[in-house]
Amino acid sequence: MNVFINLDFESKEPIYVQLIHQIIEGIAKGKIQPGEALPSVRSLAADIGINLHTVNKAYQHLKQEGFILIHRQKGVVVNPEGVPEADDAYRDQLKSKLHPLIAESICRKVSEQEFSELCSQLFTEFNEGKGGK
Amino acid sequence: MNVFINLDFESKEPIYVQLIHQIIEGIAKGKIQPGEALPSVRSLAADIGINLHTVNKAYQHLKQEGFILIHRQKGVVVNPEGVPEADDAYRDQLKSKLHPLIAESICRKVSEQEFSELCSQLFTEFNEGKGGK
DNA sequence: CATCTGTTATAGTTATAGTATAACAGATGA
DNA sequence: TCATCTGTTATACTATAACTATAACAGATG
Repeated sequence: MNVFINLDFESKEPIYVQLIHQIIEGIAKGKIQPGEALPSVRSLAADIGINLHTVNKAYQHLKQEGFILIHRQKGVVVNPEGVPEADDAYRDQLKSKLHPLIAESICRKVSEQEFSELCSQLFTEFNEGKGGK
Repeated sequence: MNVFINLDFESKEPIYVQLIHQIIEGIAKGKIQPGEALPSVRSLAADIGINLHTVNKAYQHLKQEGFILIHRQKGVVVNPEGVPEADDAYRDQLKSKLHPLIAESICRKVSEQEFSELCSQLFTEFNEGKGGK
């Protein structure tokens, strides 16, 4: 039941953010199914070799975004209802994150087509995971 | 010659990062042309109401990425040769930035088409700026 | 020679990230 | 009943990043 978490302690990206991303990717690829349990804050922290609070910080964020449910005594579970679908707030947020990426791409003469193909590659990569497992 | 810089001091995004993004966007939209001069670290800092070192940090980063040239006594200029075109390193970096965005989008049932259209909107938005000004 | 440029150095504050313990409260299973 | 698991909360400490505040230096310009 051990988790596919790969952290880069040298990265400038905070550990708890990496954790959030890895878990979201796990859900996106279907490696973790809705309703499935995640390790407790203590066991995951011990497995990875980090502090309990760092894991808790990531879990709290995922909970607030609707990715997981936390039962006080039972533990952590991927939202059985599935992740809340995109709303306008999410789209705005997504847009503001894409904004600087596309600005720089334009400066570097990346065409809209090439950019789109790159996104397509990533989408395919995630969906292959779903079929495979 | 005053610059279209809009900073959000409440944002969790560091000021110098916002500065970097705004200048890159200015170049992407053609508001600042290659060869054109940018304000000195001191004057820009004074205009915005921030410290000289914060501006310098942003300029240094833009210099290292090839967006601007810095002549020790003349000042700062948008790279007359144009911004270095995308290479493999840049594409890898771009991919790793898109990765978590697409993962979350998949979880939230954003289709590849919708995602692609969103990118297309942003591309168009930047290129409109070029025709207009 | 005063004034502009970027650059460098030093120092201080504030906030965030991460760790280290400890304790609490509710549920579970022996 | 009791040890053990769960998440939660509190406190404290270290390290680093972000930002500010001065000050000074070196080279070019008018």
